[in-house]
Amino acid sequence: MASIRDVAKEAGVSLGTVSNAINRPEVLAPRTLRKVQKIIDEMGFVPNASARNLRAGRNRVIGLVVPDISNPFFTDIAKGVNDAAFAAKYIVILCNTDESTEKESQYLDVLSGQKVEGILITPTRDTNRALMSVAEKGIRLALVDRPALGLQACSVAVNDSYGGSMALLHLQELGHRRILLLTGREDIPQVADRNSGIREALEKIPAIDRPQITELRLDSMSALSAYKVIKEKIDSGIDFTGIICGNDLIALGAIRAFRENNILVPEDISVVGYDDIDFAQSASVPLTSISQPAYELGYAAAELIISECENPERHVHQRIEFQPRLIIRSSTAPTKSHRATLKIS
Amino acid sequence: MASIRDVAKEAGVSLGTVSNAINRPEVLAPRTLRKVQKIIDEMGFVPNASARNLRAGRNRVIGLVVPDISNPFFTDIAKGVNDAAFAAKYIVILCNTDESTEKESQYLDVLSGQKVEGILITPTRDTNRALMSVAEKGIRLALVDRPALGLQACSVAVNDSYGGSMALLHLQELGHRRILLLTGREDIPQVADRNSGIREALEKIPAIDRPQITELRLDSMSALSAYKVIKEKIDSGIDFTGIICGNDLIALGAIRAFRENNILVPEDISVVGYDDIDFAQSASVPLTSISQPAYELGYAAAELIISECENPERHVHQRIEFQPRLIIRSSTAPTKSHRATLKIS
DNA sequence: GATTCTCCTTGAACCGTTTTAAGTAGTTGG
DNA sequence: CCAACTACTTAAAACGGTTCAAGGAGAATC
Repeated sequence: MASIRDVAKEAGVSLGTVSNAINRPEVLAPRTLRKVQKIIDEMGFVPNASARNLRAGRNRVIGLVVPDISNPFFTDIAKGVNDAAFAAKYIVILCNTDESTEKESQYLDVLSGQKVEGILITPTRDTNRALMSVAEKGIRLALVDRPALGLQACSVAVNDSYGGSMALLHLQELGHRRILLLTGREDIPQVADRNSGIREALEKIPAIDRPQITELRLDSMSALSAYKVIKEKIDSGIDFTGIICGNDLIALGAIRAFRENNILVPEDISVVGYDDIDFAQSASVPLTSISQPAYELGYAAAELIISECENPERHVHQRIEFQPRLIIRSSTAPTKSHRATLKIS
Repeated sequence: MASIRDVAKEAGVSLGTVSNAINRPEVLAPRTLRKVQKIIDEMGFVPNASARNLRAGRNRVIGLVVPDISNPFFTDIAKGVNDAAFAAKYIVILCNTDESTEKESQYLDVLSGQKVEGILITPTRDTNRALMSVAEKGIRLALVDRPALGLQACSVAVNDSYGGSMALLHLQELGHRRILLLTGREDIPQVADRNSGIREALEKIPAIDRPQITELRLDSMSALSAYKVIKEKIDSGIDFTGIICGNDLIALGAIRAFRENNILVPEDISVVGYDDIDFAQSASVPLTSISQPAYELGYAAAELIISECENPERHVHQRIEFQPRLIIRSSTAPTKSHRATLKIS
């Protein structure tokens, strides 16, 4: 493959001139410039990015580390990141950790070896030694869907605590008094935050109207795993009228289980999802869900880190917080007793 | 940031020794090795990939170019590619083209500038000049979900023509005689292949049992766009009993439209999807669909290109073809008249 | 004690760029 | 005709590694 030297020889100029033709065309005499560019085109010369990066210390590459790219929520984030990067002529290295801290650490090492200019990450746990050490090494970092807990970094997040409370209040207002919380492992930061939002909201409700909460943790936040758990739950007897799910996939799995047992959603049981993935509205029981602007989250995070890369000295770390929104569709409804009450009043 | 020279100085050895500690630990005296490794750990030294690549002429990076990462089918492919790459210590640059040939070309240019070792691509159209020129430059290429039409490249594909015919025959056997084909633009290769598979299958059916096919093209192969089109179709009068959809998203959008108009699936209308995305089984009307092994497709493609990178001289281009499978769930059923016939016989 | 081996370690060249100081024409003014 | 500019172009020094020929220190052999 042709190098800058080959081009220089062919064009009868020095290699510095070829470099100028590529990077600072304005300093060259127009004739020289044309001559060199002609040769470059003829030879199909493309500068070697490794050499360029080595010298320049920059490479216009950012890394994106997410726990589960199969989840449409993260897919949308990835899309936002990609679009923002593309617009700024950056490139994205995608790293999928499968919610494994170990894989996360390995990827972080690889990325720091690649000397990426910045890393966007949705950490699987709040504390990851590898993440700390990356930060210490001075690699620019931005947290996606997480605040930058103690890290010198930008962050783009959604108010999870508020999202949790909205879900709870929605069901509470519909008259639900026994609610199942169907989430993932508590060490997933988002799960913890939503739960604490729910607890805080509970406190504020007068004791007489305060719902009882049962919590159920899934190993994997997938439709299938929710489906299985709900099936069991149905066998052992249902003692709730509403469910708040950790994400929409869980909600959809649960609804499927109910349906197969002729339990009607929302007539018998109300279901609230989380994320408002694209599919939520296309589902046959359109999901009530807490909407998170995933694409915007990714886009904003990428813009932040890119602006930091372009202007390191002027940059100040920022924290962008989006607000979640409650999207009411058909998977939630007043309880039977509540409907009766409404009629009377 | 620490360089190999800093480590060498700190450890009191030459820089060649540090390099050996990293790449060929077996040549070092155990004591020296331990000493150097200790310093490496202490300083958190990570070799600069650019420098390493520059020297080695390799960088263990592959590019993945897909039309729409939001589609779970491609998400699964991406996951397969990522996993295979991770296992082989490669890194993946993700490029999402939004089905735009122009973006595809731009990304291909960027990737060739990055001197990636190989590119995995699901081309949006069959002919793309940029793709040709990448191939001419000698960059290793593998086609995903497409045969390598005329290109010197490996390919991993699913038999689309067979998939199309399976969908048709399934509905035909259930007694459907008026079938709607709800697909994307004909210049999408997969769409064209499935359609031709359907036409071939039609030919083989005795004229008396041969269904009539109506074709409808969507601009975007999304749930929303299918939903809208079906809504219109319902207003203007339905003249079919079964639908074959270009993908599962389309199928789900269509089902939603039917449902809102109290048209029952599968009692009134049977719907066949395509791809068998994860969600198909969790949907409230579990989808009959043509299953494609997306993850395996991606994994196999990545393995092919990586093996070519590792062993360029020994490599021979391969074409791997997976067979699609018909997954029968609840969205298809015999037509009413067919049910009657069955009872009689 | 000199010679030969063996086992490690070192120094230097090199990968393909960018960058900057220095150099060389060609032009203008005196 | 020379000096002083101007306008380009060039040579050489990085950047941070890998690799390999050559060097050096001990141990083993004679």
